[in-house]
Amino acid sequence: MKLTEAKLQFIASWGAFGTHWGINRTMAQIHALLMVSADPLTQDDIMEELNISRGNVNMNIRELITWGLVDRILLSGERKEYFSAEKDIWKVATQIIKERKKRELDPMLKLLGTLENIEGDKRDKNVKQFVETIAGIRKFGKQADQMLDVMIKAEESWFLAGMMKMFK
Amino acid sequence: MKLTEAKLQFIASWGAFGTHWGINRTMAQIHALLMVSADPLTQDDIMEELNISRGNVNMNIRELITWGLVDRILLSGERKEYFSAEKDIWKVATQIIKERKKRELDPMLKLLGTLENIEGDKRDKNVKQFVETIAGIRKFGKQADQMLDVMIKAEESWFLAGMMKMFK
DNA sequence: TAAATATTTCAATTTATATTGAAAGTTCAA
DNA sequence: TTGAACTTTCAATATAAATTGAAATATTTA
Repeated sequence: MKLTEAKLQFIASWGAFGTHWGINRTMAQIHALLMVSADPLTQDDIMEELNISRGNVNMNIRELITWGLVDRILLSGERKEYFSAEKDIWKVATQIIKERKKRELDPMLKLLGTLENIEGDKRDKNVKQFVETIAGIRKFGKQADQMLDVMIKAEESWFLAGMMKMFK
Repeated sequence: MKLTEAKLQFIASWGAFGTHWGINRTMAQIHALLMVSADPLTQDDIMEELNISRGNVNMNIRELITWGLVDRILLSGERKEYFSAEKDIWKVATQIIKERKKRELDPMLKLLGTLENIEGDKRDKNVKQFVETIAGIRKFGKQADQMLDVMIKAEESWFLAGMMKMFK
């Protein structure tokens, strides 16, 4: 397989992958393109490679930047902005984890905390089931939260080395 | 807060949560409803509680069943089918992990394996970057894959206990 | 400052996804 | 069998999300 074809395939499947994770297809495709590009690209480069409009590129690039996955790069002597993606997949993963934790897990845990304290007779099986379910999810969520915190802070090597040793 | 209100809030946010994870809102809501219900429910119960159509309930329930998150229950002497959700959140999580691994991670790893072997001069920086990126993602994916396998098999207690001890 | 170049915005449109509801299919008791 | 109770299907419809592209805004350089 040639580079051009492989690149297209990678971009396409990274895009499809993204849609299963609440990330829109184009955003994931731009990310994929930038990850496999040795040099930074301009908006026009991206438009051309992916056949999408300027506005679309602009919006999704900005989103990638707020996710901390893409950097704006200014080359001296150049008028245009260039964009480049973080290529260390561990950094990519921890960045995504950090953001999603903040946006999704933390608020959910907060809500579960309030829901656990409902009024009502604990002998009512529906009250009992509700409280138990919420408590169970909350406990699980807290543990995941802690685990992810460690992961975010951990260095790639020792974390995985330790992890894998533990499970062998 | 009363049970009824808390239930509605939980269902609503579990639904919203689901949409960030590639699960459709209604499916997540039905799942939430069943998780907090002490007794199994019928399709009609679900229709009424969530104000959705029969067809919608039926399709999403079936999907939940194929995900292994909901069971069909037949009560003797009753004509109707009842549905009940797994309430142990660890089982829910491992079930979801198992399914998504099969559907998403495994195929992606397979693809990455083929993409790594592209033709072309390794001194070309674009070829080099492509191969490196793909290899990096693949390595990461394989490690995640192993970790998830362990998690799927692990019992709640020892896994988390060991995990947390390790990180303290 | 003007005008050339580049970026951002956003209403309109397209595309993708979810939902409905009525008809068809199934099951089961009488 | 029959028909009432229940489940499934799926074309039509409604809703939500992504995309376009041209106009507005911003930035640079001559």
